Amino acid sequence: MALFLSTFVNKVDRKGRVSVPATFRAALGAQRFPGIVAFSSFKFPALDCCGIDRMEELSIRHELLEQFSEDYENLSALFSGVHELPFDGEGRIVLPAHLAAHAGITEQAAFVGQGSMFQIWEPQRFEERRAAVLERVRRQGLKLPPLGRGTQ
Amino acid sequence: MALFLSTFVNKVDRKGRVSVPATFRAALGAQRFPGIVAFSSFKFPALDCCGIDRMEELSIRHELLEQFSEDYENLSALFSGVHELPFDGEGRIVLPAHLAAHAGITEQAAFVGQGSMFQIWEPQRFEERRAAVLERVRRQGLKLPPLGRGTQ
DNA sequence: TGGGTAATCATGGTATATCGTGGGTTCGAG
DNA sequence: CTCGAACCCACGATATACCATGATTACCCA
Repeated sequence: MALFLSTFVNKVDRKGRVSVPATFRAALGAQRFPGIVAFSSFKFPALDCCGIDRMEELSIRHELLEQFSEDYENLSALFSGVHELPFDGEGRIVLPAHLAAHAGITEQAAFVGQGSMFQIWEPQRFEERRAAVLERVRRQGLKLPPLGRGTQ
Repeated sequence: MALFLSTFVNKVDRKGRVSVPATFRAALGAQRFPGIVAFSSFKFPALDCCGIDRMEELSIRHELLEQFSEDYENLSALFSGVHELPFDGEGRIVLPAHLAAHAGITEQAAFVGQGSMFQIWEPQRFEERRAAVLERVRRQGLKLPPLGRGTQ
């Protein structure tokens, strides 16, 4: 199981290429598709990312849903917005202009571990977001579901 | 396992030809019939598409249904509306006039990944549809009943 | 423990191949 | 004989593969 931790800021070159942190590449392991899968976050100015494995799993679940249901269509919309970003020989990806725009990324990209997935942010925006969340945690504390009966 | 992701807009030339995105062709792999299978969507002004494999699988399931039942007849109706669209040497298909009309396609065609299948839309119409679904997702959140992917 | 060495990783540039697109031509059907 | 559809060939743009370099890190040995 892939586990993405920590945050790494890398440079985006003039061709839109950016190195995926080596530890993230290692976490992805050897999958059918050598690269990452990315889509605009519905909630943040950021990109949600994972390996193709997760998409295949999602596709299977998708087919189990009732056709024409809202959940089914929502997931269909997700598939249509997903981008497959292959690694080049050096472990870099090319950020499509549309995705970079959604995240406001120009010079640098922050790779943010999120456990089973990771996100890509514009570093400055992420820092602000992070500070805000930390503040909330300080006020409210951190609640965790008990172990043993998954979070599903 | 075929997995169709992302959205690609290609041009329809004056002969009615349009390139199927290379990644989709790759996802189809080498099947008995080199091309795609398309039929008018029941719900949208779009075309539902897949490889011949899926139709064969559907046919098997068709046989398992009780003959003369409504479900059986519904599926029969689907088969009768299916078009086999072979690739030319460059990976293009010719959109039959009737199908193009149903989707309102003239100049351009949007190939929309839907996981195990894909759709073909008139780009402008798809954009509107996409915006509507996205809005709904933002309001309601994305529920994946069986899987539950995090906080999104 | 400290220095030296080797490996890994991020980054930059160039060359090549792929892909989408357009047009011509031949074959077959009516 | 005529029309339409499928096949073949050509081309430009773009994205991908390949190669090179500097810097940092990890490792090893003294």
